[in-house]
Amino acid sequence: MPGIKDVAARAGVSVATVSRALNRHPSVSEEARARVLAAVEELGYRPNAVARSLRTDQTRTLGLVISDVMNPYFTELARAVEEEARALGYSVIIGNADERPELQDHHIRNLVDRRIDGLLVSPTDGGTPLLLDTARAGTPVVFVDRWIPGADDVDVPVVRSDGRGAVRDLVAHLHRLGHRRLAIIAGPAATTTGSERVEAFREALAAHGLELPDAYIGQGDFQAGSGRRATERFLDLPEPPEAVFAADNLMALGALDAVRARGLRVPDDIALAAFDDIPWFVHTGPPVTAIAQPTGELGRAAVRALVDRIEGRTARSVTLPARLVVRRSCGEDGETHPQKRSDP
Amino acid sequence: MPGIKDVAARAGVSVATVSRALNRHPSVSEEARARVLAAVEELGYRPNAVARSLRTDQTRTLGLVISDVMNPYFTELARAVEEEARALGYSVIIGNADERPELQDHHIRNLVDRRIDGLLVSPTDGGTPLLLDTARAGTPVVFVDRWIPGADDVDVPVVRSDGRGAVRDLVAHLHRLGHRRLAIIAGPAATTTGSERVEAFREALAAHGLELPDAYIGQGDFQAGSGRRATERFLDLPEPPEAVFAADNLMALGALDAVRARGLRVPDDIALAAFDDIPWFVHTGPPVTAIAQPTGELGRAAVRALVDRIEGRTARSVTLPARLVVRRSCGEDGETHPQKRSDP
DNA sequence: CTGAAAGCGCTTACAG
DNA sequence: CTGAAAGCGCTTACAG
Repeated sequence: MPGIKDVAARAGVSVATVSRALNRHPSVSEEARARVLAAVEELGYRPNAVARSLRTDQTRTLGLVISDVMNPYFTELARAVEEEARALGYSVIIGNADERPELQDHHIRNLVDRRIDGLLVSPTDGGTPLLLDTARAGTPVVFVDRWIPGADDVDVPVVRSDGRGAVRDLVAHLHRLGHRRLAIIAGPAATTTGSERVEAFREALAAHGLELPDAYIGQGDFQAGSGRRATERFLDLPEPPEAVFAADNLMALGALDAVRARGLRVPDDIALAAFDDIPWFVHTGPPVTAIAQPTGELGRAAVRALVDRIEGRTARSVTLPARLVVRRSCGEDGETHPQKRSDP
Repeated sequence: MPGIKDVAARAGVSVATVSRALNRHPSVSEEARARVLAAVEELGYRPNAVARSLRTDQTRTLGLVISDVMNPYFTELARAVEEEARALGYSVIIGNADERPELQDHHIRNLVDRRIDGLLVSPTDGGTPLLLDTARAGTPVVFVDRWIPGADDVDVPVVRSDGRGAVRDLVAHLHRLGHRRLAIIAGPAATTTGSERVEAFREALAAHGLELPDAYIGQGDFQAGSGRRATERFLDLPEPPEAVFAADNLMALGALDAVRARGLRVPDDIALAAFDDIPWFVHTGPPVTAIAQPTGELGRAAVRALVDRIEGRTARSVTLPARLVVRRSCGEDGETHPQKRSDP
């Protein structure tokens, strides 16, 4: 692979001039520039980004650590992040923490070793001090979706969505359909999204004079298996809930499994709703009512905030509203125009 | 951030000794090693991977360029790739080509500029010479899933699955259920997976004395929209097919949409099967019969082949068989034990 | 406008 | 076993 010296030799100039010509430095004569460009073309020269990074102390690379790539919500987030980063001239390296704190740490360490310019993190449950230490040590960090409460002393903006309003809409929807015994499958209490969604749900219930008994709070971990188990426990209750709200899409899928495995039907035997809307919810039997986050916008806003921090501007936290998307999994609602039921 | 010089100073040794101690070079005294390790610990020193890469001419990074991250098949592939790479001491940077040749080129160029040690590619339709040029220029390249036919002159192993047997099983399954007019929604003819699947289907039909008329070959692009359009065209035919086989999971989803939009039902009105099995197919209404690739194994084998090439060993192409997973979207088959139909 | 030179933070022959 | 020194491929003050 040709280096800058080869180009310089071929163009008959110094490496300094080659570098300047390639970096659009103003003080390069038209002639020199032309000869450099020609030499670059002939040799098929490509600047070595590693060398440049070492010299300039910037890699134009962002790290993104998410808790589960296989979760369509995070996949979409990752995609939006990469697109916006690319538009701003950055690449992104994705680390999949798989909801495991050690793996999250592994990725953070790896990313920092590679001297990424900034870090986007959706922290897992039970994280270690490493993440905050990294932020404290000066690496620009932005939280997306989830965040760590103790982060007030370090400047880490949070880009997330507020589901409070949508949860209220959901509970109103369920209430209108006649459901009174409402349960939730929560995420890990240690994650912000885990605890927040339960609180929003509880408050929304209270507005209708409804309670959220402990037996109606299933403890999940954002994975399908936990949704299934929590639902089985609900169904075993002497008085099972009439509706189940899963705090993420995978647990909703697990719930669907559990209901089916008992030969029961959604929504006839039990209503189901999920936090996080994903394309597949249109195709499940029945289509699932969900709270949709503005995922793409979240990813883009997070990148913009991070790049602001990296490039020395001040970055603010961003909260975007989520919204309820009514489908058929809670029953037919007079408010909507349900599509024809086409499943057998 | 402390550098190697800081560690050397603190440990009272030269930077050479620090480097050796950290890289487990045998000729370092126990005492020196201990002092270095202590200094590293105290300072929280982390070697700069950028500097190391420049010096050693290896980044211990793999590039993975896939055609569509949002496709669960590729998401799973990417996940397996990252896991195996991590196990072998490599990181991976993912580039999402989004089925667009220019974007694929952008990523390849970016990855090469960053001096990744090797490249894993599932090439898009209508690629440019860049990819093969890159391989020719010496960057280790391995194709996964799809490949470029003209690659015989360059040493690019192909890791893929062979769906021929599974397609035969599928056609036998459809035939047994009484379906005779069978159609396919093909991928882009320019992709290997696009053309291969049609050929396998045609051959399997021939074995049952069945034809594959042109009107029963829908032209898709591996995206949901094209599956919907192709299916609409099938349904508009004077004699619509009794079964539709979509060459990937997204087009199958589009087909499902099209069927539902007409108020028809799967499998009663038309049978549906897909290439690529994904977790969601269990939850669609009805669950979709699919050909499952050993996706994880494919990703891991591809990484092993690439790392073999990188580390100077010879790498061979790998072909793994796919298999048919019967669910309910083609009708009930006496051979299987269909689960209770739990949808309304 | 241009070039010689220093330096980014490491690794590694070379000499001792 | 250890250190001084060269060098990876760039960028960028500095001097002209």
